[in-house]
Amino acid sequence: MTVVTRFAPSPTGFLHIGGARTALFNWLFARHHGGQFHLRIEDTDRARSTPEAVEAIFDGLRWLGIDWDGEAVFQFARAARHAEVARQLVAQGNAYLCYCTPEELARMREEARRDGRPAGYDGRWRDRDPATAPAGVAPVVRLKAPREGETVIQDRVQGEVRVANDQLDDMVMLRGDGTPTYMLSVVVDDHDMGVTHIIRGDDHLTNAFRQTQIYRAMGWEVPEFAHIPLIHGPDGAKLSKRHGALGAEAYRDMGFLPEAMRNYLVRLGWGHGDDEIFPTERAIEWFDLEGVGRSPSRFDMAKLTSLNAHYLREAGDDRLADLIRPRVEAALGRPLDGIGASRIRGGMASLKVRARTLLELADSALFYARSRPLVLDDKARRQLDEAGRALLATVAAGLAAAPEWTARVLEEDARRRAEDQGLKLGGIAQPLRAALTGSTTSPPIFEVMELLGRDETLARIGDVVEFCTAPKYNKTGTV
RNA sequence: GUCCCCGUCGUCUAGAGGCCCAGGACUCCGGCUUUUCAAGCCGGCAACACGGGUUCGAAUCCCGUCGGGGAUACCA
Repeated sequence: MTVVTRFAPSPTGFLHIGGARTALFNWLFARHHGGQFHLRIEDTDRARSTPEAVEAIFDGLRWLGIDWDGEAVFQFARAARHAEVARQLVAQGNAYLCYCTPEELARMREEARRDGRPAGYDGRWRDRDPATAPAGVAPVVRLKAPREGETVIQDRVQGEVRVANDQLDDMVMLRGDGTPTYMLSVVVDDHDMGVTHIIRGDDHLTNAFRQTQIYRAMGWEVPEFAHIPLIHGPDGAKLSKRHGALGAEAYRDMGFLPEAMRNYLVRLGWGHGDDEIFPTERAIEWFDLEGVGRSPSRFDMAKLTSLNAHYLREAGDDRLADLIRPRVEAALGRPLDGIGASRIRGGMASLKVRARTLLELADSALFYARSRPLVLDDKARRQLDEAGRALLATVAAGLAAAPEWTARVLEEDARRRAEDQGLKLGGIAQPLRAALTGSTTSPPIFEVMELLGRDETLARIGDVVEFCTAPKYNKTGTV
């Protein structure tokens, strides 16, 4: 039997983090077994479904690198088939027409709750003659659910879960206007699409009982269920907009890499021994339902960030340069010229180990492309007091005469000069860093100088020392 | 209210009766390294919700309590 899974989001918002993980698990499971993974858009709620949300789901999935087999199925388009099944159920005597009004139903619920009974419809139209139907009420179709015994599901994650049938009322399958409800649509679609494993959030666990009843009534084989625990916010409560209930694109915009997101998500609620960091190929190889935990997990930005830092270090320099380019240009307020671009590309290896997100990376790369004169931050300004500027003035004179403009030679000269002046290397490096980058933290400063080139380096130093007294030269004429 | 699920360091988790006075990762705190900041390496703090059982022996099994979550729609 080939495995068929599906991800079935309703397009009422973006692809949030919980949905993304559910999609990932389904995808991983299907790929692990060499099966199929389908995408189904549950757009039967016409009022809340939007085309924008559909696009957001497609985009989010694509960004994460989760591809689906075949075309996405739109559930609403299949409404006629769903209704057909409902009619068949009525014809078979497994379903019936119910003429209750919303008010009547509300009263029933209220009474049931007051009496401590399982809330719900009491089945009053189960065996009633439709001829006694009130005029002007469009009937709904309800499943004639078993009233005795219990419904049991074998869940691959939750184990065996059972519920007494008297807890379950006769669910509505077709609304008064003839449109199918979610409960009917999922079952029909999952059956028609040949879905063998339903992996979804455990908020659907109780739905599984009702859905099982429909499968049985139709005489269809019940698929395997795997209800995975939900993801909660850092406070343990349901994920809200404030924490992780953001769309996948929000994480992309925060500067996270899709591979980091995937690695983070797969480890949230699933584990493979002590393994923490592994590529998607390995996840496909290792993923199974047995490794899925039963308790809800919390979304932790810090861990995601640390994973992202790891993947940033592993990412190719060209790719990273491309990814941050739009952000760099936005900060610059102009297109990046060839010189700036090549400096950033050349400095990427040193830049990326210092950043945790693409935002930080873009930020830290900016000084390479900034126009002169640089704006200095407060700490940099403090480095460039009178003594600092005087020192730079003499250093600049030496740099102007440096025999070779490479990081190695530049550093050797600086070390020699520091020794001559009884300074530590930092005594020279820090003022240089301040003048050259506008900040007191940066990649190794001699690498920065090499990338900037002699002219730009001297010009940036000149910008900060220009009001200084004439430089004194040392005996060698080098720094 | 009723039903269902869950409960190991702050967080993600390993652990499927003795290998656990509980291991890894993130965070945090030290140290080494060091031109800054990172990275890297070394080290540290920190948990079996609670109470009863079962057993020679329980984080692991059973019951209860408490806590958290979910479901109770002509939403999905």
